[in-house]
Amino acid sequence: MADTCNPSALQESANGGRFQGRTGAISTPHGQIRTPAFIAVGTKATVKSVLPEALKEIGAQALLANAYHLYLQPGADVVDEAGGLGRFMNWAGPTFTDSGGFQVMSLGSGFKKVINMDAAAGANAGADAGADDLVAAGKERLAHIDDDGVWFKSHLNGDRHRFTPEVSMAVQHQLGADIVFAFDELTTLMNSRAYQEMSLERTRLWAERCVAEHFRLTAERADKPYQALFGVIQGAQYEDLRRKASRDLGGMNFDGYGIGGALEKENLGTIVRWCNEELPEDKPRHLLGISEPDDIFTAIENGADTFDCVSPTRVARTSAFYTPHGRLNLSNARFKRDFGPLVEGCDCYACANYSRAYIHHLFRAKEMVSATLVSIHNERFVIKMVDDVRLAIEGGSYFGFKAETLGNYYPNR
RNA sequence: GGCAGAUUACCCGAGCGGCCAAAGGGGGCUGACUGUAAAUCAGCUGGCAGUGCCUACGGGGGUUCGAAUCCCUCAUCUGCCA
Repeated sequence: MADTCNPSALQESANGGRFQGRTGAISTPHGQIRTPAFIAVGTKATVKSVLPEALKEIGAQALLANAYHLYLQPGADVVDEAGGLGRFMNWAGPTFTDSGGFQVMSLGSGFKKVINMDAAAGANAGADAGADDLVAAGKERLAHIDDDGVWFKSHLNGDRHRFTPEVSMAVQHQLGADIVFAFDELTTLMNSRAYQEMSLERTRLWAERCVAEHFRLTAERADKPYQALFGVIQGAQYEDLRRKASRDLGGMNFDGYGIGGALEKENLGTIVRWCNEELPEDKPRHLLGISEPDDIFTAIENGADTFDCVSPTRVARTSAFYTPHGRLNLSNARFKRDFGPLVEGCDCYACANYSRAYIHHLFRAKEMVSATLVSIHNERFVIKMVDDVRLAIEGGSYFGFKAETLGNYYPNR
């Protein structure tokens, strides 16, 4: 990935607007999150292959799970009965849940790889972009969206389910995370401008319904800890749409905001800035789904407070590990006799106790602990980087720290 | 001792006169993964080299314009009968 990046991207984010990086804290019933912060993803109430104790040890401040997945399995009522997400999964700190909006897109257009994007965009002026690709690939759509909500087919067993803003709120109240997200529609780069406008209006109306239902449920479940509701800003790559969405939702009674959408790397910073220039300054902003080092800096200096991403654990499971000098693939033959730690000087459990050669062997032997050790390391790497950014902002050394960190990480840019 | 059947690239395994440097797995090598249908997916995998050459289907020898494929022989293994 590093070698395909446009070198000008870094320049642009630095010069694209005034520095909006900030530090702060988000208070929740389960503790405070010092921002900027990276939120580890544990979709199904577990950060894949990593125990909560290990997450705590590496400085994870909060975890983000997914309403759709937990609704299907084991069922939001089960989590509710267990005492809420945190208690269920043995995580005492703050928690987030995503609304299931992302799954509308991922299950609906089967987007794994957007194959044949041009053809889809051309042949399909908007309404259902992606469907043709699915048919061509012989795949079934698992989600169908309408103005009121979404019909899902469970990816687990094919059962039909209905998600609406109200259902998502009900599910997320049962899950009981400290911060929950409004139910939104995430469009893709294949959608036409006309579709983006239509979708954005749908997401706006859904946001209103989410707020209303959230307040109703909050009153109804007054014995439960307070849950904060974040609205999600869409609008794809269009400045007017992003600004409009931010103003619209900014005027609603949300506790914070998520910035969503399938963002292109090149304009990520610009888009985040558009949104944050319109959003209320005193409320937290969460950028959904990013964790590459350059993206982290870009997001923070354009005003994002928190982010989450599956990447650190996902790539760990297939043997990629982060180093200050870029991402490496530990299953490469050259690590077979490399008895040093993943990263010299790293304070994580994996680096303190194991060698590259050993973990390389675990991957070759398909031993499960390989994923655990590298996931711990990768999570620690990203968490620490964001923590260091926070310290740099507070210490007034942000730009120097950024230049050094990214210069090391992307030496070929 | 007799009869029958095997022997294919790193491994397993298809092919049974030309379209075979040889299907398909595994393994190996490399790459991709950004609100997790992901412990997943993709490419490459005899050697040199510009549609060519060399080395390869247990060893050796034949038949044929041409053989991994047919014949002879040797070796090893597997059944069955003594």
